Amino acid sequence: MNAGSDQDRRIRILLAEDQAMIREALATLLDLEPDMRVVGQVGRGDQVADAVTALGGVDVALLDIEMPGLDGLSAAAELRRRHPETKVVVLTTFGRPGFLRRAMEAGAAAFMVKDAPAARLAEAIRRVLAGERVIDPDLAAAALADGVNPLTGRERDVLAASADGSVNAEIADKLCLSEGTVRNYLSACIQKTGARNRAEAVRIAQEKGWL
Amino acid sequence: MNAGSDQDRRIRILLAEDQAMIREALATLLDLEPDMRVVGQVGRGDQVADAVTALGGVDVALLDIEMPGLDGLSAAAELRRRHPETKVVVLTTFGRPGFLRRAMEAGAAAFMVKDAPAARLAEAIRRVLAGERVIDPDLAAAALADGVNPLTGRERDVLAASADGSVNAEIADKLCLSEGTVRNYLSACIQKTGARNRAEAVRIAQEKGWL
DNA sequence: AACCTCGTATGACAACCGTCATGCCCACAG
DNA sequence: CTGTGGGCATGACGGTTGTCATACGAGGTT
Repeated sequence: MNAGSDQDRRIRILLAEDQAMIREALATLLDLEPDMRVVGQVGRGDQVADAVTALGGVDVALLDIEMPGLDGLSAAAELRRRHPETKVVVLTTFGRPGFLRRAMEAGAAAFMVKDAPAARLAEAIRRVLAGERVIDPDLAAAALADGVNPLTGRERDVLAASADGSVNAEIADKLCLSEGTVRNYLSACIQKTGARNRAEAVRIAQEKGWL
Repeated sequence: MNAGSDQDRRIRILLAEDQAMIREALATLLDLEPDMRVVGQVGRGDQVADAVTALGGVDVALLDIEMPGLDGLSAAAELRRRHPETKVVVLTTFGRPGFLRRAMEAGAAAFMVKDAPAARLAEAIRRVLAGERVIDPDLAAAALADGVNPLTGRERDVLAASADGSVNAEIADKLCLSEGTVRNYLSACIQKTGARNRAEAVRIAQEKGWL
């Protein structure tokens, strides 16, 4: 198993992805590259930074966004604090402009979507190690075109709390607000997203990665 | 590429999955098994049956549920009609009881969730070829416990049409119904799901795989 | 100091939504 | 041939939601 022994010069990779089958398949794929080696795998975002510490550092952390415990973007931010030398590649199912923006803010060096060809993944890892940043041009354009998240912090809170179908009274309760205030915030969210009701506002905000 | 030549006895597999990176990674994984060979890959549900025809038949079709064009469950049903000898393995991100139920109705021989260990996939394929059915026991129990979909066909239509945040008038328009009828159906959906409004009804129905 | 944005709140009004009773037609099972 | 269940419709009622005007304090900018 430890073929390269103490002189192994391959790129050391930590893989974080919650779906075991996908995680193992990606690990197999990367291990087939002659210059790469997956030295650790985790299935939760909150295990990322600890795993890097336990491994004595890695060259690249490949992080899925959709993970239990801590999402990949927050995990990237934590990693940046605790292991600033580690390069972060964010991998996601959904190419949402807001996700790209947040990934960049969290210090990610690359942003990949899962429907890109597999060969691009290894390529991105090599380019990141060479100091480049790797971002899908279409996605970058979309992120710029969409502009910044127009929702204020509190508006996001209220909209997110409404996403599961809670009624005003419950949202007010959860966030310790008056019911009228909840209505005001939701009204603002609806106008800013251009929606016609809270449900559509939730959908639009999620599509753009604003929640 | 054609290592086994005309005497190849390996299991011939068609892989249908929309995310190219995942699809290629799974293909790599399965091709590493000495007795398996991925002979075709497609990224859309509506290409499944045609691909099997073009390949002159396959032993196993591995179908993701979440696909553009035609979802994996409908693709499985089409495959059953056009190539009844092909074994179908359904693979999905979401282990929803309703999905399992529909997969079985569509004639699937196995139902796998993507967070199972990768080794189980190859194992499932071999067992399916041996004539077994392979289903996660937890999921089977959940499917039985949940009972059948209580929504009538039209109730499903209306609830599905409301999922994107459309208002009653739009739903009525889309389905050529009166606005009052839309309200009646949605009211029924809300009661049958035990929800407090349409948004929650949509969430619950989706969780159970009723849409 | 004047101004802006954000968070919070209230009250009023109109529009929309959820419920219920009731009716009709059609198909299918008993 | 008489229930029973699904599909469709109307009307009425009360509750929820969306909008708007207005207000106040805290924090930051000009």
